[in-house]
Amino acid sequence: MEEEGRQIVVVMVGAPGSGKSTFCEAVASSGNRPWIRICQDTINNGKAGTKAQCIASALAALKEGKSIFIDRCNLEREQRKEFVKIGVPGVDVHAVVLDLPAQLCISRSVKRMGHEGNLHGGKAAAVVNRMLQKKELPKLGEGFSRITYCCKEPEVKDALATYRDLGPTCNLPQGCFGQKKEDAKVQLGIMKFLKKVDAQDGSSHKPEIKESCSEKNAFPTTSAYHEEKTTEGDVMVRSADSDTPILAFPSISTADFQFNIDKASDIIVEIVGEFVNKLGTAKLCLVDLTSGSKILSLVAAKASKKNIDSSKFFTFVGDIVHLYSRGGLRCNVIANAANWRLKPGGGGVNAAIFSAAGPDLLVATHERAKSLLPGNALVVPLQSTSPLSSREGVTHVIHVLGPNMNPQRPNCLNGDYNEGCRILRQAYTALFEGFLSILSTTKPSTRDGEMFHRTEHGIGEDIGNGEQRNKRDGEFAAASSKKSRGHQVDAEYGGTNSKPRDNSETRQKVNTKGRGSWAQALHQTAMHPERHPDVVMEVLDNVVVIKDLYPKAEKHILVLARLGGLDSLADVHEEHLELLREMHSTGMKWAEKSLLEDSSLVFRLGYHSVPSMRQLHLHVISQDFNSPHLKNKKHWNSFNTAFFQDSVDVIEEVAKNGKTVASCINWTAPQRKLKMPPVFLLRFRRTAISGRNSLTPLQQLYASNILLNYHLDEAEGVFMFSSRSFNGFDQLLHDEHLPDDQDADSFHFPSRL
DNA sequence: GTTCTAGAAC
DNA sequence: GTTCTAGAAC
Repeated sequence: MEEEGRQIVVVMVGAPGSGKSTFCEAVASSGNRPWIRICQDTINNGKAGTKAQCIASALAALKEGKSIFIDRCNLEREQRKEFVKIGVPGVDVHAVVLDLPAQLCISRSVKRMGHEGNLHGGKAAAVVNRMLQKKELPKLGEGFSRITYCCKEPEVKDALATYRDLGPTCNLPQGCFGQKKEDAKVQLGIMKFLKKVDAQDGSSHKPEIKESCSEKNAFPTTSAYHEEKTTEGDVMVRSADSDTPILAFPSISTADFQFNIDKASDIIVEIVGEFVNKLGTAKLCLVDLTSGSKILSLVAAKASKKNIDSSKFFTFVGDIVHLYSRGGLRCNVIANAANWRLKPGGGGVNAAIFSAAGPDLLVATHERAKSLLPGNALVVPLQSTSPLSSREGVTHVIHVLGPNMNPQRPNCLNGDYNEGCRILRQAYTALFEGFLSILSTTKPSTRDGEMFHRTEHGIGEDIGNGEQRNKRDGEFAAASSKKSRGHQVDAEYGGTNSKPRDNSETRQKVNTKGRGSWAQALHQTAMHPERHPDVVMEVLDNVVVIKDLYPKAEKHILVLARLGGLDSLADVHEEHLELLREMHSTGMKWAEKSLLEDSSLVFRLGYHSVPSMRQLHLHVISQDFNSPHLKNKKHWNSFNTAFFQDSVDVIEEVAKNGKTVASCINWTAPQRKLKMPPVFLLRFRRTAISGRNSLTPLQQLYASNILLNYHLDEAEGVFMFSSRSFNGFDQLLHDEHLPDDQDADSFHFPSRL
């Protein structure tokens, strides 16, 4: 035991709303030690002050023998640096990290209107979002003697108790406590959107680059598709990843079924050789998870020797269920090394694909077949709501069953490689034929496989969901648009105040506002959720939760109001307040559910000012915007300008004014926002910038009218800008175009917006 | 909401 | 030649 307890400086780390102040106050009020809470938001006579004031105040308190809480966000290492320096011999510097999933939910933090930091509504959402994207969790190496990570509520309680109970003569053990989570992601989705997948910051998910054998054989084995061709990589990805149908397939039977790898590689190359000229613009890609994969190098070598066109067939190191999201390779079709029962499980590719595709794949598979014989393949279209579809762009899974050489598994061939090879050939043939059949059904007008462009969406919607879609279209067409035309004239739907729950067939048909049947889809789902089991996630009395059919981010769901006559915010009045609150809390519940799976997500809940589809719906959307469906300026702006109205703001507004602004302003005003230059936020690596001349390229961009407006955020390393055109900013993503923050103060462009 | 197309703009 | 936009169709 030491002679007496040392003073402590506790640097709190957490986003606004994470509970830092509550934590500090609870400990300080215990009185077990003389604590003082230093809060930058209030240090200046109750108003926000500076970091310097905090430090001065901390030093003074230390002299008085007090222990200190530094109550500010401190999310970045740079921001913490000076507080760590306060530590002198006899003073410990600790960090307490409040990293709770629920706190990452922006709408919760902005709900607290009385917060000292004066964060407000949608602006707060942007600030919190920005902060979290820059989050760097503290490490002992920064100079902390103790770090406590709290990812869950009980952990916060424990940490609180630890500090509260700490008497003046006690010390806490040094080291890291609690579980540390990954640092926040950069805006990967934006990078991908701008086709700069490699701009991500060293993601641990990214597979290693496999080069050894491919270089030798001049045959491409890649892990990130854009790296295949270096000089004109951008162009390659652009045309290849969205327009070219690619079948990604694992090596069949060589893993679990223990088929001889040398023989298997011969067969792969042989059958690929037979099909490679029938592919048109499509491509085949052999995928394996491990970079040291023997099968990949064997196949690559043999394919090269056989002069198989390497632009038509290549190998790829990566996870077959994350080819696009982690490797930048978009494959619209993937093959599954299935089991004969066509069921999930068994580990390996089969388990991974069923798990990644979601339960619908099993249903869709078993609708078509209950089992599969060795040497056969089964094409199964994926629902566009499947994560494999929305995240990876996969439209079809082809199940294949190869021969079994593993005595541990049923129906083993007992080393009969004559039969084994025959079945394996048959399996690959069936697989590639299945792929060709998908290609040929994509565009019924073309049979020769020459022009299968636009498959990214074409297959998914036109073929993949053919049945569903026809069913649904028919339904909508019959239920609303066709009949409604007859009724429209005399219906006189005036969009007046609330109407009773509208379940009558006639009313629904009337309320079309002249839009096509597609615009009725949400309304139909809200009124008859039981007819749409493929998208409906939850049905309550007043709201229905559904998946967004074209998610614009990793997580994107809609909470629909079930009340009739409520098409958009324009129809919302005071009597709908309770409904708005229920929609909000339901959305929050689902956001929190997602946060349990991936706590690095950040959510916003809000409404579009002028929605395209009828029926009031709340978007619950994660802020990564990582989705193949986010394609243009309108998509971006609809979630990143004032066109998107935060749910909390809407509720507040309706409570105050009895209606929303949207209900009284000219509807073109919000729509104009969709056409605004998109505003982006970028992190950049400070080390990549050199010298004062680094601004010149920016000035050039400005002069050439590409750059409209930009500024550096108060925190270092963040750059906000807007562009005249959506794609013009590719150029900016190169580090050398971004300014060093030291130069930024003296550098201001006039705003043109 | 999405896709496709033509024509304008670069 | 490519990119962007608006409009039509669904």
